[in-house]
Amino acid sequence: METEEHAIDEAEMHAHSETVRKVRAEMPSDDELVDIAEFFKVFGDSTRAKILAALAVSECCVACISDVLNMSVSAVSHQLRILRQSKLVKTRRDGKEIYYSLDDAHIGEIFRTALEHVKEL
Amino acid sequence: METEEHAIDEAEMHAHSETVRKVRAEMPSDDELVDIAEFFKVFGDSTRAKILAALAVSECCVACISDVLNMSVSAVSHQLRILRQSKLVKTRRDGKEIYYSLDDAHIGEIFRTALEHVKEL
DNA sequence: TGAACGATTGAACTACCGTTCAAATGTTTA
DNA sequence: TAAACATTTGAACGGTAGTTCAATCGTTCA
Repeated sequence: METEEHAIDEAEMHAHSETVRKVRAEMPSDDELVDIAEFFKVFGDSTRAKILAALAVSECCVACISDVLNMSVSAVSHQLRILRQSKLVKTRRDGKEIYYSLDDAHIGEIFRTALEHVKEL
Repeated sequence: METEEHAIDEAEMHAHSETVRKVRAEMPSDDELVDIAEFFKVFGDSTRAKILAALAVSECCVACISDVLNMSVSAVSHQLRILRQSKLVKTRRDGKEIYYSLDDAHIGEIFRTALEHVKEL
């Protein structure tokens, strides 16, 4: 020990770094957490949330969705692309129209939990 | 009926608007969906997701969190403010340090579901 | 085949969001 | 009280994300 400057409480010092070690060891990996954040990001936009909620009621073509949301077909289509890439919706073509529907079992469950949470406020 | 231009199939026309009506009636309200999106937006950032995951293991002070994440104290503090405002974390002061911990029963459940989902990919 | 329609795409614009940096607040202890 | 420390705050900067607009693709049917 050099001087009084090192008046750091060794016990606390170790308590802190011990916590860091424990948390690092037990929390999910960086990659997993990045993926989780990516997953939630998709729900974290009101346009996409509305689209998913609409499809939870019934499959819809693009024009139908844009009617329900009062948004341009183009804007809706851009968001549908993101939902498609995230494997949250699937498509079925019928003539000129393309029908979208939900494509994941987890979505309903997650949405329900979130709705519960939101209604508690 | 004026001309052949109106060759729209009336049955399909009604089928479409009937779907719109049904979906509008049965899906959650606009406000609820905006709130849901706001809720998910908080999780949809990897820094915040990591903070929540860390706090799920153990309560931590700010310096501890910034150690775990290898990020500046300031950046972490800014994100903690958002988590505080969303009532997802709570604080406890002990001397100079402020300890953060989770403040919501839903978080664990939602996180677990998302982790399951992510691991399926 | 070509006109009409549903849907997708790409570029451009704007607005928002997360980080950094510097300064300020609040708390302990010397 | 002043110095040291933990944390917060505000302004500024850079990057990202959602909408619009115009153009394009794919399908149907006259």
